[in-house]
Amino acid sequence: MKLSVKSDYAARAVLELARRHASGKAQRVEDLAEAQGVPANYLVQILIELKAQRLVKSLRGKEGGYLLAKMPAEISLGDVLRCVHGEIFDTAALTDSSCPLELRGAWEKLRQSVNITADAITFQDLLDEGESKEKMYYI
Amino acid sequence: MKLSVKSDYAARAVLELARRHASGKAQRVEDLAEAQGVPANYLVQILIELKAQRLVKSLRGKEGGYLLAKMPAEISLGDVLRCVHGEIFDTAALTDSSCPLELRGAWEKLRQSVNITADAITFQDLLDEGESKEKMYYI
DNA sequence: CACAGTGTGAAACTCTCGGTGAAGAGCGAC
DNA sequence: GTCGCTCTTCACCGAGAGTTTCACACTGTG
Repeated sequence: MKLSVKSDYAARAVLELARRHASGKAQRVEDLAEAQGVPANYLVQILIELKAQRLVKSLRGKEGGYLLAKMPAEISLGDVLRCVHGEIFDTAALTDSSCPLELRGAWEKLRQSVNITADAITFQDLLDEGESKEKMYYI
Repeated sequence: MKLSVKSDYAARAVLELARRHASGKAQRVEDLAEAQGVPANYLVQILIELKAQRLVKSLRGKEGGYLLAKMPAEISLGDVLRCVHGEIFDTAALTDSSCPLELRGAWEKLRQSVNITADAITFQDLLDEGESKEKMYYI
């Protein structure tokens, strides 16, 4: 059960946008990509998906780029993950009639567990955590 | 984030062994495969991995086959999942230094969440659940 | 119009997963 | 011993998904 790098990239991009959210300015794909070490051309595709789900918005032309469409506190990790794939936790077994019912129930429990955990983490949380870690560094 | 069919197959096989555990007899790969709708040649590879981790044991020759190495109550879904892959929840991000610390923390939380949930489900639980569902059917 | 940016689709590339096949090795029956 | 049954091991293959890159169209600004 492995998380795709795409998911990771998406989360990094949103986190970077959250960090720069206060500036109010649109951020260029190129800059976001460089800041997070993500291939720019790939990031574009991810951002388009994020935009389709209204997690971010974009501006064209000069001074164009990407912005968060909501406050960091209103975007959860679950939102981002569900955006790049459909369900966060996916398995053929859940729709496979040859899979025993009780086992399907178990997969369902795992799914719920992941969903609940991912939905509980907002990007505001991550921002706060990042800042407190920064402080720790100076102690 | 998708659960491999291999994991599903492994869980089905162990569940089937658990169901027949009371008989005390070794179960042939062929029978297990047919009972759970799994390609026999593929199931062999999975069983060998399960054996390497001492979740099942095997007997050769006539009357040979596979048996659980422990009681169903002593085998958790987490044990089986960790057996076929290494960690249940895996991602390159966790060892990628270019991934922000706070984000890695978030992935770690997801991992823990999955581990805890999977470890809490034993195959005895699944057996019990299966039986109670059977009863329900006759009401 | 020219420029700086996003939007979109497709090609190429890698890699893992799911599955197959066959030869080898232990065990029991005759 | 030898034969049949079963697990054991290994090599391999095809398909599909995930990742990346590229080229080009589109859109707003000055």
